[in-house]
Amino acid sequence: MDEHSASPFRRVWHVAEAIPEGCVASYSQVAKLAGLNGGARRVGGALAKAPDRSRLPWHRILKADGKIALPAGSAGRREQIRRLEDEGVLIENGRVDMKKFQWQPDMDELIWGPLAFPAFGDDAE
DNA sequence: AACGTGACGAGGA
DNA sequence: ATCCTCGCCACGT
Repeated sequence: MDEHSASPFRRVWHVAEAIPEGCVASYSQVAKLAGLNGGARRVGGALAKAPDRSRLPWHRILKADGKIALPAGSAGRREQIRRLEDEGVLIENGRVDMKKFQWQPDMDELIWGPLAFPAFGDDAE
């Protein structure tokens, strides 16, 4: 049904899909939009368990300070950096300037966007 | 049931 | 800027 009845994981995936290309969001930001207040730590787990990670823009989600959460040297981290650079997000020393790249949905998007009416922007329930 | 853990975050030293 | 401590909360032991 709608995202309120959907599982927390589904809601997280849905929010992730709403992050525009070339933009990033913080774990806490995604958690809040997904209705998981104080659940920033849950977001990572949800992304990792996504059925199709190749199609989910999990790479656009970073720590609040702009740092990449995945551990240095890990394959996932390299993949994330590659994906971000591919869409024009600048990364210096594993850090992204949130001032410039953080996604900030406007009112219209919050009220009328896919987050508000998932059935319109996604495979309708 | 207590305890440790983690793709987090804010605040203080 | 870096490190540490706590708060957070779902999960697995």
